[in-house]
Amino acid sequence: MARPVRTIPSSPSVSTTARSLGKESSLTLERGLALLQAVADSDSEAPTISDLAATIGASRAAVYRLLVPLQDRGLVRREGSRVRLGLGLLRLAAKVAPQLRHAALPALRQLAESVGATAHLTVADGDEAQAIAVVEPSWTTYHVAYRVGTRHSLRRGAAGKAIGLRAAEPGWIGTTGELQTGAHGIAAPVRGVAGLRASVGVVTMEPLDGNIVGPQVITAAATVAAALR
Amino acid sequence: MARPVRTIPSSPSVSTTARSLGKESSLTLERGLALLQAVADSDSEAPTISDLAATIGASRAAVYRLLVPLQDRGLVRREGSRVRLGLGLLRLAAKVAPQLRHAALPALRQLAESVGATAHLTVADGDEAQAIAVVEPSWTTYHVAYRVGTRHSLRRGAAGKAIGLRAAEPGWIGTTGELQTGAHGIAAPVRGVAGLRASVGVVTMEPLDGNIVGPQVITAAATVAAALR
DNA sequence: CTCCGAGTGTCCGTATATCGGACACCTTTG
DNA sequence: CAAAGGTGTCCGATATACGGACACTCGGAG
Repeated sequence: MARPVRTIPSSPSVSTTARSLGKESSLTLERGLALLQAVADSDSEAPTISDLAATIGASRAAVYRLLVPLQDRGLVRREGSRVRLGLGLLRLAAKVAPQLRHAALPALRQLAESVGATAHLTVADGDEAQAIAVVEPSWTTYHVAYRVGTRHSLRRGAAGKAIGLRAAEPGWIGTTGELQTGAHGIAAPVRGVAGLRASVGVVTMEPLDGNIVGPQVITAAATVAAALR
Repeated sequence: MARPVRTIPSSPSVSTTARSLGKESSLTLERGLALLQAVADSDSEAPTISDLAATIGASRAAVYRLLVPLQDRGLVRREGSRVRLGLGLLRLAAKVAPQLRHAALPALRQLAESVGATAHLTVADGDEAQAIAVVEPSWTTYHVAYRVGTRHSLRRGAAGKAIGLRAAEPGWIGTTGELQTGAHGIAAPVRGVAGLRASVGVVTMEPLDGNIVGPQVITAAATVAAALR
């Protein structure tokens, strides 16, 4: 099996300056991203270059250097002597939903097939909910068709209400006819993924037994959460 | 006044390695962002680390180093041996709209006051339009109230239709009652800002004379475009 | 069973890209 | 008009990032 001889680095590497970081990383990129974050975090106020230098703890000269690539890619924009977020971020963010889709599909497929109902992943955007991924069961005669991209209030429908569920409350919620007369929904929040307010659920044309389907939906939500961890 | 003596850099700087880039910049950050972009650009497929190294033209070791900060900030996420966009991007993108607002407000204020009508900036998100900034005139007895965050189809209303106007077509478009019975709108596209599909317009309760208001709206749209340049 | 190719992850010495202090300048404010 | 606070740029020193080389794993193909 080839033992890990490894040539023995003898001493824990004291080559030049004692490699402070255990994990090898990139300081410059780290600072660049800190800079971007600093610009984002300054809502309402007005972040000047000197401000930013102070915030990320680097020299002004460094900020100038770092701004160039950020500006070139439109992640940041200079407005006089102030720095603002740029539209490049929108372009990038637009591509995250499709990739999120891919990650969630397996769990949704599994849920759709086992319940025999259309399954969906819905994320919060502001105070609205948007369907990001939808999977229809393959073996049913009839099922509900549900379009990706659909939006509705966070306060309506199982998908929307589930997103608002606190940790103390039950793990799933069911509604009937809130978004569409005759439609029944059960959904559970996707928990434990930083920066994501979302839910996983199913929609049917006939009433669902929450005691059966509820746990399945919760499991699917947990699986999606794990995939995004 | 201190004349620009400048100490004369004598030769165009040939210190060590002929400073290839005229502008001082940050190669590492540039690569890091190229990496992020590369991840974003790989829709549907599956970008592996070696792929990414090839795409951005760097060694695999470099990609490993660069991934650390990107991953720490949630801009990127590792899925087995594949790399996907992370949810941190959504958090960042959420902060761009407010900052966009600030940039557009002066032009909208000017437009609202001069026309005496509620002015708005509307951006496209997918195939829907969303109101990002709204300014109501200060001197009118009545005016239309319009809520920031409102969404509607890109195919309806002056604000939506204007976004789709091609360069060959007229610079503004007017509609009546498409979003709200009794409401009249005139809007013009914001042109020449990369990554932004948006329009600027006004809404009133009485018919508007396009020959008068049209040019004003076009001017406002151009001003907004310039502010975002 | 073994070879091969294509992956990942990590180490190291080297050289290069980044660092930050210092400078020149410009506007605003007391 | 001096002081304060800003921007933008230069430079030599050195910390930082570079990429080749290594150790390893996995999955066919021969």
